Amino acid sequence: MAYVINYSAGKVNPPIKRATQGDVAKAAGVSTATVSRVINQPESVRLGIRQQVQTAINDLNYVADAAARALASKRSRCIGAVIPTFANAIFSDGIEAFEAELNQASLSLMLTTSGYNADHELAQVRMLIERGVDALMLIGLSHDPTIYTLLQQRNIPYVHTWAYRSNHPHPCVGFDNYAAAQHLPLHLMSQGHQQFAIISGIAEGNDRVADRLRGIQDALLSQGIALPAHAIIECNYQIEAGRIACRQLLNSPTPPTAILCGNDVLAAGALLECQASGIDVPNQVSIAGFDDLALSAHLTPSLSTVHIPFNIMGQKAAQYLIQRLAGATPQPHQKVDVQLRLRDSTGIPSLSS
Amino acid sequence: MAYVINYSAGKVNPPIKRATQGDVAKAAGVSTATVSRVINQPESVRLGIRQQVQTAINDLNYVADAAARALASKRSRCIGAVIPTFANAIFSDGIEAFEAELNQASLSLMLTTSGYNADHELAQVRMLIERGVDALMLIGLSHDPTIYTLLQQRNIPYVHTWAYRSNHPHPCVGFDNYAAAQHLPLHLMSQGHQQFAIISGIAEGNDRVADRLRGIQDALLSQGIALPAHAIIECNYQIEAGRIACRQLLNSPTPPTAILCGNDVLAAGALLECQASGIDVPNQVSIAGFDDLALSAHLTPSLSTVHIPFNIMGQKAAQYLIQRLAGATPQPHQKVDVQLRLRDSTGIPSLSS
DNA sequence: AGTCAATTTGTATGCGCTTACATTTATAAC
DNA sequence: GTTATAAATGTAAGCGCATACAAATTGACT
Repeated sequence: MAYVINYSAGKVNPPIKRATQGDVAKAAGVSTATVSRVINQPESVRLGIRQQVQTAINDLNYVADAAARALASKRSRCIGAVIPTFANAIFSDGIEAFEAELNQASLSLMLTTSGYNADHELAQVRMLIERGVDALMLIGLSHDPTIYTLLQQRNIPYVHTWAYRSNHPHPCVGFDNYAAAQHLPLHLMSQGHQQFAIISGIAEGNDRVADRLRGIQDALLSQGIALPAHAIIECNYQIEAGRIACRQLLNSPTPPTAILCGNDVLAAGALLECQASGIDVPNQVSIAGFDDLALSAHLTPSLSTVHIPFNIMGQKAAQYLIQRLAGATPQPHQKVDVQLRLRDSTGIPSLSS
Repeated sequence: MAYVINYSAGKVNPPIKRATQGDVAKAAGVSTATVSRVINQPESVRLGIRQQVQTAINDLNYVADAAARALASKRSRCIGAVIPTFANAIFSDGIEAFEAELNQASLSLMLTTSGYNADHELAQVRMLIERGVDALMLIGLSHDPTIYTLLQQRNIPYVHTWAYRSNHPHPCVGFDNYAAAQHLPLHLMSQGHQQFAIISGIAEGNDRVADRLRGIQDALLSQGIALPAHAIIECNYQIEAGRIACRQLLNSPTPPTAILCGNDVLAAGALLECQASGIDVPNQVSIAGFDDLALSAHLTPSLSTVHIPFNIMGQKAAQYLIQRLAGATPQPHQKVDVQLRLRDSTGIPSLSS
């Protein structure tokens, strides 16, 4: 029995020896220090020489070795980020803007996920720090304290986003989940709604969800409405979960005239459940979301929700880190403003109840 | 006018001097080479010594410097990936699985986006290569040839995914877009449909879209159905675009009894448009998607589509690269199987036409 | 032309690690 | 107990760059 061994494995293309800084220096007739300078601080090199070096760089197709640069300069030019998940497109816009802004500053993004798990997040942060990231971005405000110890020991700038609190002990660039979550309940009460229910994400260990939930509850309380426990359902950010929760709420002895959801995915689930079971939205029940995902405007009826400028937020978060790396001291607490988007899934309560 | 200068900017936490390999060596009474070995090939160090070193590592809280490791070993342990976009959750599952698998092998992911633009993609690949990634993942099969030159010059392993062709000149781990796209047209023809229309992504410069489109067309042709140009609409992967396209198709003099979409986002748009304008799906028109996004099963009616095991695909793509880096020569063409998911958005054609 | 300061360039060290090679120590065979 | 062989450890040379410092060049002004 004969095996065909591919002796060329991994050696198909004889590794071409890359030009080094020294090669460029020789070709341009200067020292390596000068080559380094035309790369890192071109203005400090006289024009003529600078051009010679540039020509040599182009001729030799020289590309600086990132590892060597990092070792010598103690800067990796990589920024780390840990998001809960790639799913749901919840983080898409924000991260895309964040990455784009980093690219502008020729910084690269190292992205990992925590799966909404604090231990896993800590592990990922550890990994990113070991990788030598120059700065770190974290979603939300509540994290394992060890993370801050690690970060501060090494003097690594970091920022929280997707949330904002003016008095938070750590820098954050985002929106006030608590306040933002109040817009829709307040609006709906002004429309005459009195029977509410909430479909929330799982608040345990998730400050954004918790803040939104508190925001809604406090808004209701401000008008004297206290929700019983059975009118609040917590579940994962999944359409399916939203459907199930909605069904359960509508089957209760005193069904709500308005369901406030902590997220558009849940609201979409609720809406689709109503659709599937022939319940008229908003005439039988109003449904409100949060996040304003791309889908939300196109559901039937279109979803009333709170629009978050995720792209601006991502951009600002990146800018914050970039400025910190440049030695500046930007405002450590930056708020982006959300916007109430009233659409067709909410209306005045029906009289029949 | 006085300015309050924050002299402590960036110096709040006096950068603690990290323990180096030498420190560990000294503490454990061994040479740095041995420390390096217990980190990189523990089995080659006798148990007693290994434990001493481990203790020293823990005591000193030692963490190896990634840049120095990369410089000395010529391995960054970073893998690069360029995806078209973060939006739409189209790439979420696949990337999440890809990243998870890399993590298993203590490799980090460096993720960037191309915005569906070939030039931008090339630029991103350049950046990733300069960053020193050990391997690269690219979406789809058609890319700027320069990319391959760069990759092969430096002998960097790479893999394509989200697509598969048995005879493709480059390694690919994915599914056959052409074949997969034929399932639904064939099914619908077997149900008696004869009037078709297509809502496709923009095929120009996108092999996956082009393959799906050809697949659908060829499937129809196999039963003698040739679609006129006006029955094929190309647009961006956006719900809004799907809605507009759907409206246009249904308003044509000879409206289709079935609309085949190149993607679930477009199909969702089409479905929602029908919903919004009171058109009965599937009785007046059948709508078919592709991708089986999380949303699709929950639309009303639920969307008939083609399920792609994105997680398995992402995992396999990562495994391919991991094996290549380990010096192995894995199968360069790996196919994952798709699955037809017949749901409620398709049915037999109405007789009224 | 001569002096001094400002600017530009070169020299040479070392960032913290891996690894080829030399040396030592353990293991096996006799 | 030798000797031959294998396994474990140490030695020391860089990896390719940035940068402190020294040296050389330039320019302004007498």
